[in-house]
Amino acid sequence: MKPKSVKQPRDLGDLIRTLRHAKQLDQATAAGLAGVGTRFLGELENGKPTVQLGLVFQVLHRLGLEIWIAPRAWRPEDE
Amino acid sequence: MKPKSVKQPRDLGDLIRTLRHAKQLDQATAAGLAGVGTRFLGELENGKPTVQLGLVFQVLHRLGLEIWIAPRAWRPEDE
DNA sequence: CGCTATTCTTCCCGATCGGGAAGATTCAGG
DNA sequence: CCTGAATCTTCCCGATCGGGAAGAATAGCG
Repeated sequence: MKPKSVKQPRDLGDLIRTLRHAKQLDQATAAGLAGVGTRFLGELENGKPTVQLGLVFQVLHRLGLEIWIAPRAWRPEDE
Repeated sequence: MKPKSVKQPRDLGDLIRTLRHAKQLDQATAAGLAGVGTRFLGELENGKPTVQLGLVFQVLHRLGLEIWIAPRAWRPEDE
């Protein structure tokens, strides 16, 4: 998987769901692995904007993902 | 500014505060620009894990930053 | 078309968010 | 010391979060 820019909660949710499917996990299993409730994971995947930041970090981390912050114009090819 | 990996809310807060200082803005002004309350911005900068994701996206966007998600092993030089 | 797996919705409920404003605290100068 | 700027804390309070579980609604597949 290559780095992907996420501009809103919805983009992040799509990305997480896609990766979860790639790993062939259902929400209940993935939520268990990530240490969050199934309802939370579903809401996150659906782009709910009010989910808590800390839990989002937790989910991403356990899915093997990392967050990078870059100037808006930046692209992976730039460096 | 070069891309930076953030592994937890605290890292994100530090990054935002550093950038705000670089722009010579105080919290009240920056919060106004970002469209959030001053208390929220302070909490975000201090790494509060329960802040809402949507507001975080909003702040980053208005500060000219963008979020990228990448596999944990990935480095900017990789691509 | 029918069945099962997966996801979404709803409930209960304690706990907390976030805006806004005022008061407290910190810290660098003069 | 005293002052002023910047940040943090506290308060009020309506609104909502998130866990867990059960039932409803979909989706996918033969």
